[in-house]
Amino acid sequence: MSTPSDTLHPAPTPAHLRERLAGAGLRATQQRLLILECLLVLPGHPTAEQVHRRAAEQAPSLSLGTVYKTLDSFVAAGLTKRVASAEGGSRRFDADCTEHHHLFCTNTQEIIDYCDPQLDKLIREFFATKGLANFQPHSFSLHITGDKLQ
Amino acid sequence: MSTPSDTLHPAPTPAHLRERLAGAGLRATQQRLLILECLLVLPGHPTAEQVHRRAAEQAPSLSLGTVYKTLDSFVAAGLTKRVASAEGGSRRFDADCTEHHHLFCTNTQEIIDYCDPQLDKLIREFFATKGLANFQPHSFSLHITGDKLQ
DNA sequence: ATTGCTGCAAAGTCTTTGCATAGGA
DNA sequence: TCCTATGCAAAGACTTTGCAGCAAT
Repeated sequence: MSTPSDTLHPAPTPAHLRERLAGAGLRATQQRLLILECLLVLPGHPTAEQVHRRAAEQAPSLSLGTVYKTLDSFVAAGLTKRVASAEGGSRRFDADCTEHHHLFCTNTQEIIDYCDPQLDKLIREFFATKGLANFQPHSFSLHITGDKLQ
Repeated sequence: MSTPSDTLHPAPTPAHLRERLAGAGLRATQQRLLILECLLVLPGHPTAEQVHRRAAEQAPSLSLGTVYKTLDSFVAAGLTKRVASAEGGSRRFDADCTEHHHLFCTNTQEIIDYCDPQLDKLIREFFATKGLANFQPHSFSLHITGDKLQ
């Protein structure tokens, strides 16, 4: 299992943040640097509101509208993904754009990342062999619903 | 692949609808019978709005609020599921509560059902062997993103 | 100097709620 | 009859938009 999703992730360096924005072709504004940092640091796939709450600690003038616009531009640039969820509420974002799967905890509503190259291989091979009628698959994401233990 | 999702499904009989509601412990009101029928008949996992639009053809006085309340009670009773989607927009519903997977078409935004017992078996066996740290899985749903051909 | 981003506030979309009335068991 | 579901309309939650001023390249 990848990074645990109930603790803060290690803070990325400013240089790393700039690099990531540049790589996506986005201007490195103060707000974007901060928002990206919050997104990387916050556990459990945060909402725009949660990103704003945390970012506003350092930049109280940052508006929620800007957070929405910024997250949208991150998604458009492929820097961030939106997380699929059957529950209502706000949309949630994921700074990890590598292909991975999600564990949905029925009790806590957490969405936990799950990486497993072996599983990826199994799925890709299954569809390579079997194929899909009239459909060209690009990516696979397994949603595993259940309960976190302990 | 299961029932195609771009054409109407065959209409269920009134008796079948009553039975389904009774099985879920829900009163068989005119509105519920109609809403359930629309849900079963409409392709591609409709929104509350779409269910209302279709149902209102037969019962113009049916309100959108009632459709929302009814769909919520269907979900609570296990008669219907909400569909997970990373796209924004309205929540979408699925009358098929058996375990199955979804194809997400990037172009048309359609969500197409995909059933494959062989795939189910493959996934279940993978996790039976491998296990998940601190997590008890209940169900698996594979999200396949890609493009519908032709 | 340009170009695009930000902040603000207003508007928009989707969903929920409260309550009086109607309808099913 | 009793109790829940419905319809209506208002409120609520979440998100988007327009525009003037500002910051990054």
